Amino acid sequence: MTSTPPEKAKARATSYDVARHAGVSQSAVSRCFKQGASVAPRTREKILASARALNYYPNAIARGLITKRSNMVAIIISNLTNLYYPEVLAELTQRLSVKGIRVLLFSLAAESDVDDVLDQVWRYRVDGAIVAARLDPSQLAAFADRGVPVVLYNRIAEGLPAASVCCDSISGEHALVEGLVEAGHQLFGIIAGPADSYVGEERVQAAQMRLHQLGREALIVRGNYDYESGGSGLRDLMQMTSRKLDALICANDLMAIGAIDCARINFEFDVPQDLSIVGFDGVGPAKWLAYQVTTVRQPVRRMTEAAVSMLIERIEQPGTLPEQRLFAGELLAGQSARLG
Amino acid sequence: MTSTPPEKAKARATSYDVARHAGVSQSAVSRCFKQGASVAPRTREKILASARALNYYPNAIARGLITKRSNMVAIIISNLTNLYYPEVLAELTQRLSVKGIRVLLFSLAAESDVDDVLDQVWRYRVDGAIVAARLDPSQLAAFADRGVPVVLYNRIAEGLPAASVCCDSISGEHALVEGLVEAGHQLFGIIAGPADSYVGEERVQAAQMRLHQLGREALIVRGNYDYESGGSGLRDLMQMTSRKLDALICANDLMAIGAIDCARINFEFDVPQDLSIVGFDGVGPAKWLAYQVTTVRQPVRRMTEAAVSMLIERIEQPGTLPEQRLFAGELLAGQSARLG
DNA sequence: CGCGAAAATGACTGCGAATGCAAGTCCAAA
DNA sequence: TTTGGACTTGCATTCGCAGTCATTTTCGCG
Repeated sequence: MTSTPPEKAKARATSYDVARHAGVSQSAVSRCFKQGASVAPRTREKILASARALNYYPNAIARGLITKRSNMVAIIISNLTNLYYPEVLAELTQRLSVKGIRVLLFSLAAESDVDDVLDQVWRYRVDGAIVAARLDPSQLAAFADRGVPVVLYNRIAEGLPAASVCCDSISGEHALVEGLVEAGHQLFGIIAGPADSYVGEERVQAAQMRLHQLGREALIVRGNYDYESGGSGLRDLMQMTSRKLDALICANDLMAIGAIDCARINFEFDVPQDLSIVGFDGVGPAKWLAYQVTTVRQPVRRMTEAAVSMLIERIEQPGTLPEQRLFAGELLAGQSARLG
Repeated sequence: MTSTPPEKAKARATSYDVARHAGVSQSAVSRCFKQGASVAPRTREKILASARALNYYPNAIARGLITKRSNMVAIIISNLTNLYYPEVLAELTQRLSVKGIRVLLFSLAAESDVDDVLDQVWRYRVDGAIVAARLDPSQLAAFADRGVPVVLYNRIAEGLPAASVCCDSISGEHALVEGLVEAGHQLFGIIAGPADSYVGEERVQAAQMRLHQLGREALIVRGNYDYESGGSGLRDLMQMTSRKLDALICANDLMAIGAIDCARINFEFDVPQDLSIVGFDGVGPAKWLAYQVTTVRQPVRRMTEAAVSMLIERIEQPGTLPEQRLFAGELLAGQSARLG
């Protein structure tokens, strides 16, 4: 007949239940689960024992309501099927987890579907967001209005300033182009990414500009970042000219891989003797023996680390100014291209 | 000097703010955002206008506190770098999103690191969980104790019954083995998955059993589900015997791909003439021209659809009994193996 | 025009934990 | 023993919204 029958508690224990069980006040229980709060060691132990006995876990929802910190961060990612993003997502999730932050995941079917999810982002009162998708100025402004810090990942803000982490596409593409030109390639093909991809456009423009500066021609077609786009892009490029394509610059590794396969298998080219093909990202498959794609590897670990720390800084110090961090990629000279 | 100066509201609007602005009670505002509540059309419009004006979004945290439904589901996934899981994750997220459910993502470094995250799962009061990681009986019991429905993905419960969705490894492997045997292969190698992978063990056992029944020998080594394991596994197998390995059965596609590359490039084998190699999963790269892996494709769309609907059913009707749904895989006869 | 049922609305309380404040406890030094 | 200060502890309130209940309004129909 005591207050704590050992039956299975159907409803989950609250801090009051623990308090009663331990013979203290609810405040004491609360403080027990709060970093650096003032609780006597004896009391703390007693409370923790009761908590264990009752299977008590503080309700993060209730805590969030009063502290106005949900300890959740939204991660908004355009297409998880991109090979590159799963790696990024895993890194981000683990780094945030270490910092005691939970991830509310929003995955978009298309790069520009952000509006559909923002509504939910606002409702869940996330403390911040890491966005690897296209944000237009009004969407960015919405984050600012609500005081929700954002860090853009491999995107930059259009119009407004915003915190962002990027891999330096420009110097990366320049390095690739220079290597290819030095090796004597003359006629270049470029397979771009989809029009709404920021990095894709940047990479292609960087390549085009450098090629132009170095006096080389380039044909260009648009792809969709997937394997198939590599092959179809190559085919399209070859139909655009009667001359011999020397080198192929793809906006990402996956298209480069598709192009390599198509070149070797459908066209029976020797890659890189007949055609040099380069990519961008440095995803896992790019290193596979069959490909060994010459590419620029994004420093994912450093980039995710930066994204997380920038976000946390802005959560803790709301005033922090926008900052863009640009990381150099590492040129991986593989076997898919002849470089000078 | 009215009650709503058009300045930027620093603190986010609450239902009270909207109520005041619209000249109604807070209850009315609340009802406006609740499906099928009784609100007069005129009132609703007025309130929605005020909500828009004040940039009001209902606080899902506060709602969750009172309704005891967070509308969040935990997805616990072991290793996102596995190629197979990103696809699953994207599917799950989008299906849940359509149902108005948010995803709290927990990604594990290793299959058996679940304990580290369960604590957080309890705290966030998720309505349910989809788990693609190893759960031991006590962990499963913890879910049951707390009344949190779980659906296991490609895992089955050890000890206790639990809802689960799986791809039928056994019939899939049997089909592969039978095809290989019919084609006349004699000496088989098997590259298993890591010991803590449920499906990996199941696949390997199924293959072994069928091989045994059909009177074929099999050598076996253990891999780690990654590309490198394919090559090293093949090398190890070849060192285990002086005879000629006919066929190689890999517990997943990624290892099959690694093995194909190693066989072709390092050993200069003709795959499949010299050596047949099969995988399992049907991930994207398995279809690439360079590989065209003979494999069993998991019906990911149907499996994720099932996982989501089973979970929702159990969230809405807590009593629902455990159920195991087993989906047949589709044999994809590629170019990496000679089948009978 | 009036009556009753149905619809719409508002006052109020409680979900579970955090926290400012005041009161209480303990120990060391005077 | 007294006193001051450093810790501990409990009380009461608050966060934003949902849902109950009582009240008011609306509307159909006799």
